[in-house]
Amino acid sequence: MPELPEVEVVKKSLQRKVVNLVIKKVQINDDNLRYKVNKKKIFKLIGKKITKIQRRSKFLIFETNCKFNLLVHLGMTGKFFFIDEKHKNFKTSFYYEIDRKKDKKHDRVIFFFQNKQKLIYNDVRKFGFIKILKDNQYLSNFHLKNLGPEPLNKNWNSTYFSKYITGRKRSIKSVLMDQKCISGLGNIYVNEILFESGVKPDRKVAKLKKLEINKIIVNSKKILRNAINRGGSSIKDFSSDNGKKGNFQQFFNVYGLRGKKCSNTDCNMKIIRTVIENRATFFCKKCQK
DNA sequence: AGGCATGTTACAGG
DNA sequence: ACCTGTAACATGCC
Repeated sequence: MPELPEVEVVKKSLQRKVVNLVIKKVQINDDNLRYKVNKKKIFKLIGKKITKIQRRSKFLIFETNCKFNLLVHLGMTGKFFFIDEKHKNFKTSFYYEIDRKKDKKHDRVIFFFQNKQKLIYNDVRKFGFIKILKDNQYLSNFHLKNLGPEPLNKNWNSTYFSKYITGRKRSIKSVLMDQKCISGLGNIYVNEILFESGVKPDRKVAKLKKLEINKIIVNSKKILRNAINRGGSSIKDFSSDNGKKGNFQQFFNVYGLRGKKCSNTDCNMKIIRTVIENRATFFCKKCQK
């Protein structure tokens, strides 16, 4: 899926496009997402205005001017397309036509606004979901309440992290992937962060040195910020804004690069691919200890 | 044909 | 009750 940077880019895009629009109609083409879409509840949004888009970890929250909010997770392949018929000749619609020809059939839920504007939730693999939350369920919702700190916040720091890992026996990779420890990282960025930090993905957290912990913290912030500034990474499925692509994937050092030469100057090792906890894991044998 | 894919979580076993 | 790792979900691409 989109990891934190991609979801952040989507959030910014949605904020520009759909805030202050009033929902006129909701069309559900396929309610069989990760969780069944509750039609009755979602129809309560008709006539309501979207007031704000928030992001927590990889979740998006659409706030409205009523007591119901929308909680969205993009899963692996969830995408939004904003269509504005009135401006069909503009660039956004151009991307729309090209990008969407082949996967219109994966449009799952469509929100209609005034003036023929619409927001489409498209999801090939249907691991994503759309749910209605009542105001007061906001923080108590089980998806959100156990999430660890946001990587870009100051509560993601070495004091917190050192404390979290004491007594744990897992590898650093699986801990960074664990949303209870830190929320928003996924397989791509964890691979990249560990390369940048010179730490082998299978290292046990109990054996990490203070310096390594610091590097992991600092590099996670640096890499996520860079990725956001580049519009996210567009491998296969991610596009933020009507098919618009980010380009951070050009800067990957290890992810997906099995067999390629390590990007560190004067290292001639080839990037290795292994599997940790069922996920593809890439690293340099020499540069990561 | 078979392996692979950006995520989450239910579940089993320790 | 806590910690950990595995499998499953649905679909398409190489």
